[in-house]
Amino acid sequence: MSYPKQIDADAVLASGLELLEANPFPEISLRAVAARLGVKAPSLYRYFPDKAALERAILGAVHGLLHERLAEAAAGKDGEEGFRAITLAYLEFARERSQLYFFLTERSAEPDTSTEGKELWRFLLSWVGRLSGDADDTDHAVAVWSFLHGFASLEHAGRFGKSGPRGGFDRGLEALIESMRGGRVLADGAAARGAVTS
Amino acid sequence: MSYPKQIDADAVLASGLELLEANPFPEISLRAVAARLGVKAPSLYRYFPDKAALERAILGAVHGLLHERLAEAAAGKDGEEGFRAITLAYLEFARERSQLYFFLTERSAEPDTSTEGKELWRFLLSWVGRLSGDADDTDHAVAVWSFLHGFASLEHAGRFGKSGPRGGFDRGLEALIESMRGGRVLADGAAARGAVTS
DNA sequence: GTCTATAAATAGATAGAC
DNA sequence: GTCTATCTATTTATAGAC
Repeated sequence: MSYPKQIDADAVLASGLELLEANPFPEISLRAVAARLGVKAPSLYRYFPDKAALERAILGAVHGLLHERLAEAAAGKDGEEGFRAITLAYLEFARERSQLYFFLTERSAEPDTSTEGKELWRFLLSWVGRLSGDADDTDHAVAVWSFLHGFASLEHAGRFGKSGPRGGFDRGLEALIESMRGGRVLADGAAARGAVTS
Repeated sequence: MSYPKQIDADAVLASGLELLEANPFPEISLRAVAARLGVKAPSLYRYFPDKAALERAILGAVHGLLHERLAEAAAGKDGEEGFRAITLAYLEFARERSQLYFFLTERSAEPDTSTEGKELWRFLLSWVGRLSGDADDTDHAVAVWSFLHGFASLEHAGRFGKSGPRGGFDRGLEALIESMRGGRVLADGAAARGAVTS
């Protein structure tokens, strides 16, 4: 009786992602990942040294999936139209693949050093730059990201109550877009940046 | 040998909160809660029917602590000054008592039906109303809450990278305040007033 | 390369003694 | 009211057979 090769690292990673989506909580167990592949848990150690390593791989993969989704949504669109499409796609991703999405922030044992994460950040930064006119507008990118993630997170946790968020998403988005566009009009000077403090 | 009463429901709840704060993850175990009280795990079942019931109680208690903190921060202040103080206090609470805070969204098995949670929502709504002039401005309240929670959550997860969030918090806050003040009086110097994240 | 068997730890929950 | 003892279930991880 022999034991032919049945899996590889990619298959393990894919199985981990599937398991994550199928579960109500952003957690995986090696036993369940293995079972999904038709093998036993110890076999996984051939491909990932421990559970944390698999989780890191999942973290990077989810960043990649989200990035892909956002890029598709913005394809062929101009500045503001593309930006709005991105925010909508972000929210949709967090809703439709919530277990995957919230693994990014809720189960990350480490602060994420994946290249996919960095690429996603640069992607967001570039689209913010198209509206604000500042190619490295970290402040607005952080503000937008915080708003998007916060809304998705509170909605997912059922914190908006029975009446729901109503127009809260649009409200916040418009406020941020207006702030970004305002920066462009006043751009060139330090006007928009620290008018009163200077 | 007798077994005199050593604990009550309040003590169990308090122990749960302490354990939460002492732990790196928003989780508790009944064994650990009991150990902290100097009793054994089965004793807890006299006061809470199961673990989920204790978690619900903790959820309400954390809402109460956060509300208390925000109310203190706003005490004696007027509309905009009070609102800014509240946002700062919210962020500080999430930072200083992060295990408690993130239990609210990350570990909640249920969507929160606590009276403390409802009161906190009404509190936020009332302060938003003072700026926007609409006593029931759900949209702006949702937008503000999303932004605050999102920023705190991303920061906690270490997602802002090495360069940090810079002025992202102030940026988003100013954008939202400006939107709330809306058609009303021009926010003279509203931009860049609080160096909150520094 | 995968398997069985097992170690070592943790967890929630219950029965019945005291 | 708290205890000991136990049940059931879960987990990560390793050793060594095949």
